[in-house]
Amino acid sequence: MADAPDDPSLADLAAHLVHHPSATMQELAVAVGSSRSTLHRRFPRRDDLVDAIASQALSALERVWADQDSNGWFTDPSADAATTLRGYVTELIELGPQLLFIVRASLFLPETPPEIAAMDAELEDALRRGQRTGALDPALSAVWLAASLHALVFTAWEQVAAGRLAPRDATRSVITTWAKGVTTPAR
Amino acid sequence: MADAPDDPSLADLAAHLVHHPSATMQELAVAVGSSRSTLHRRFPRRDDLVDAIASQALSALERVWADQDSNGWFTDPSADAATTLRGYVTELIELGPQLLFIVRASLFLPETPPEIAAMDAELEDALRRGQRTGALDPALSAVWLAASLHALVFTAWEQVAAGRLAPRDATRSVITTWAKGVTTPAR
DNA sequence: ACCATCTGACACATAAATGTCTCACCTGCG
DNA sequence: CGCAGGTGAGACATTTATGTGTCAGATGGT
Repeated sequence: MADAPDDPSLADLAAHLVHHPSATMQELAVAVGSSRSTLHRRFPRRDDLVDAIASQALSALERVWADQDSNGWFTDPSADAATTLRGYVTELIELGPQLLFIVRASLFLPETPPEIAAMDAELEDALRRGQRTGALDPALSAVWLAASLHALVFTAWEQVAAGRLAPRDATRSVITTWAKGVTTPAR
Repeated sequence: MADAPDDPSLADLAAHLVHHPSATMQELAVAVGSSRSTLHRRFPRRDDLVDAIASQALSALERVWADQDSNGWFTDPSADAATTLRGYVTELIELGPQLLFIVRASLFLPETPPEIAAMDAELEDALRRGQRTGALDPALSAVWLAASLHALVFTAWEQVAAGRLAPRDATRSVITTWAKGVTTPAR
């Protein structure tokens, strides 16, 4: 299992593969401090490795989504968007490379997993409810609201990974930018 | 040249390569309605093709940046961020796959072109000026301001390309989300 | 009608990556 | 100490992709 000594970490493999989709098995092995023999012993084919990474990333994302009470989002008309989504954003950012792997799944997988489509649909439904309660701007599409939120989350993670954004500032930057925008309110 | 009959379009090649970084020369040829023979005749090596795409994308991006008067951005204290950046955002979105190619350059090129770093630095300088004039939120870093703006631009383009966002709504969605956020102002 | 030029299919040589297997060595446990 | 189990280096076979060249056919210009 992943916690076996010297067992190549799927998360580390994901991290490397996301930035180097064409990396060879040899390069992947080196990147995770292992050997090609060990990788092949664990994953007889390169596709087996990619599938394993995708499965683990998908499970992680499903756990994050299951943690949210998205059916309850924006049912209280006074609910504040920033407060409502802060936990979700924080947990997404903490997924790190696995999140990016799912987002860039089209680079690795022939089909986008239906579970992803289902979660996206649920998120969009919740955001539409927010638009109806007046918490979210009804002039923007729910598809855009969801896509823009995820875009900012992914960018925050990339900035953190590159050392250009402090981890403790990540959630605040995403939430502030998405909810309030980056301009200062007119006086 | 690129306008010769049946000449494989670098923009089309870029569009395919961005979503399929590991595509073979054969797959690329099919994707642009040509043949592997013709591709090899134009680009003796795969790296020649990638370099040509990168060069053209970089030129396109430099033209967009040259079009902006970024040194003049936010020098007028009353300048509105949305108005200031609308042209830039519109032109970026119109770059389409070439923009995405530059953004995902790390997938294809060994080094990020210094021209890109220079443009990013100029953009960040302009955004810091906006923070000093009070137009932009000083609690967020200029690096984040630039990264978040580009993230929304890229996402808008992806949504347009996927048919999930009307082209005419792209600039407005980006500008509104980035400048004002997606929540409706408190009454 | 002829010719120059280009394309795409195909064959072939070369290079690169994958997949399989062996073996010496290391580690941890009894 | 001996043994079971795992690792990593390396060799080798296979597969895949690249790179090169040829040729029939198409196209456009004269």
